[in-house]
Amino acid sequence: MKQTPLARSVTMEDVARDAGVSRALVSLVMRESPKVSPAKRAAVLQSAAALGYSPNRLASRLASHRTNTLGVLFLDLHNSVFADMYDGITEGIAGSGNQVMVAVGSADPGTELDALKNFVDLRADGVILAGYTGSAGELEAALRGTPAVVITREMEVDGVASVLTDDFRSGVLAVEHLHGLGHRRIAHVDISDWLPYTARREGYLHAMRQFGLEPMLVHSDMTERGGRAVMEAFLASGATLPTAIFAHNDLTAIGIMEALAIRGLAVPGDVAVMGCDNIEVAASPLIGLTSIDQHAGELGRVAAQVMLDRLAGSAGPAVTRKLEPVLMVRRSSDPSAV
Amino acid sequence: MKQTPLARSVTMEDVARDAGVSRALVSLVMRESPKVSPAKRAAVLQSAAALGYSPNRLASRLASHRTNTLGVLFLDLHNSVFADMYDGITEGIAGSGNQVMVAVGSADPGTELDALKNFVDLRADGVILAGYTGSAGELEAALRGTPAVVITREMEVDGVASVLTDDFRSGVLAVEHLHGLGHRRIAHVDISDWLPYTARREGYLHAMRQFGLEPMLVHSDMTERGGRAVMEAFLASGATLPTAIFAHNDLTAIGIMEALAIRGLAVPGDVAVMGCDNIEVAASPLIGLTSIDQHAGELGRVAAQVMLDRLAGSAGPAVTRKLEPVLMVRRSSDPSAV
DNA sequence: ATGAAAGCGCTAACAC
DNA sequence: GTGTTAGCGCTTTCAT
Repeated sequence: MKQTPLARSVTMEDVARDAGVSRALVSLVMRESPKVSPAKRAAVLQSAAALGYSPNRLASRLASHRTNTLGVLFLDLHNSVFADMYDGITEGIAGSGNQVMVAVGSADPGTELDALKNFVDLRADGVILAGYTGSAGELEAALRGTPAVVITREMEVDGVASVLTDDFRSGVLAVEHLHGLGHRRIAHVDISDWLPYTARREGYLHAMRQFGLEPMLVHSDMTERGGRAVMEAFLASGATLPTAIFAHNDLTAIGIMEALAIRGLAVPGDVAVMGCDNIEVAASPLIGLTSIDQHAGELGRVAAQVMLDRLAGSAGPAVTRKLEPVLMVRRSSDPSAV
Repeated sequence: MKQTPLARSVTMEDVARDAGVSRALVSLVMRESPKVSPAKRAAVLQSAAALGYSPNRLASRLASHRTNTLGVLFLDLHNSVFADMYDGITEGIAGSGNQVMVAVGSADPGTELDALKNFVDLRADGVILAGYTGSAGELEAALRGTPAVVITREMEVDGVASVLTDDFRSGVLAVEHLHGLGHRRIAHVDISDWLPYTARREGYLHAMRQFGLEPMLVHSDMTERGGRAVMEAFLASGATLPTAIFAHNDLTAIGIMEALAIRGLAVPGDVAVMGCDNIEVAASPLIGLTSIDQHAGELGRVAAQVMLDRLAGSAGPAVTRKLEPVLMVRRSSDPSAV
């Protein structure tokens, strides 16, 4: 019974013949068209089931010129902030008749662009990029006119909308919070220079300047492991510790807390720590990490909405939606916090 | 210059005309065929770039009858064990010329099957299911012969391979560990009855029986929130606490630890806790959760390998690869652990 | 090495 | 309602 793999599959033609109708009619039935007689519909469905027919969506998409599919590209599956965004996106497109296909960029310049091009080559109706790290030029070239919305970053590209939380403001909020707690030696662990996400750092620098404080910057890579490594190196260096550290994101902050914990240093007693994103684990009573809520779920929802509006033509050019970050105070900076 | 969206895109025909060659030749150039003269190749590439040509992969896949694409379905993006599997899968297919397209099932019976059918309808060469929760029958029907490998579960379906860690053994390991630590009142927080993942529970029950201990079972839903809710409810009930709890997975275990922490109960002092999966955060010094390593990355790698072998035809029927779980002792069960 | 012709499996008018 | 006729944009023999 077992056919050799890739044996010619059952086509609409086969179903049509079996049901004694035309191919077009089968097509209508498959697309649940209302203008098909119940009798014929039943016959077609019956034949399709009997023959084990599986519609070839490559063919239907090619012929119909639309895919009803949104490509969604994530930077990193290990950061749950993207899981939150995913949830928001699916909520946002629910009931729109669209579906998503997701890919992961992995912060690798090549992988990211390949995935993006793949979406375009597969003719996704639109693309949502959650954490794009490439350049505006590459993005524009890869898109070739495909509508796109970038989450967490402001892009000055034609036809590309941006949905993000005010990162500069987040940096300011962080410093204001720590300064208000009495800290003066406030360090910032940010990310590699080549990455385009610099606004949090800018905000930090701006606020430090405002307060007349000396900035302390260290680079890391947005991961837990990276944050931990950076803090371990710092501790090993014997340099004077800051009294507070603001990390680029929660993962990094957690890594920092780990390094401190291993060294037997108290948080916030010896060093206060805070992150940014407000991922699920930051709120855990076991961690209690002060953070800045980026509203990841909402970002996803809004991004989806912006995309749908754009596809419906009811949107002008290059929208930018910016949400207000919200400080979430927890034990890692303030012992009196819940 | 800007065309209206969805304007007829540049086709191979256009490029061919512009370059003064045949469509077939352009096709060869696009597929990097060696048998094209350098001159013509340059001309084609030049025209393609000038016209902003973007190959339509729907068409090429339709015509060539292969997609070189593996569909990967994940149960839950919030559980980082799937991120680990994803990494393993990409490692596994690296260099094979294949790519992945991912979808998320969300433990919803419908969503999961839709995503799966979509892979099939899009003619993925194969499908990898990480955390499939549906029935064998539905799986077989949806696949329609598409090769598949299921991770974390043993499936008795024709043409479907299984790659998993011995869950029964994991359950036994957990009980043995806790029993060895002197615990006798050992509870197990497992998952909903309708879910197909019962082997860990079976292992737990078996081992409890072996030791002549009374099993204590509570259902939850595999999430942190769920574990926390269940534990809070239990605490509120005033029932006598077990001295140790083995949770179905790490997320659940962490939720349990949170509920205990909020209640001011010490882990493992008042209650020892352990999970299963050994996700990244379990190993964090901030959490120190005893767990059972499922080798998620390895599972992904092996699954990819099995899939590739299958596609290359070098594999027999229905392989099952089962890995040995490994106990990772940490503070949540043993204070003397690192 | 290159071109011509015949599909791939479906949808989209347009007739009837 | 249902069938007919053209494609969609590409890959594939098969010539040359």
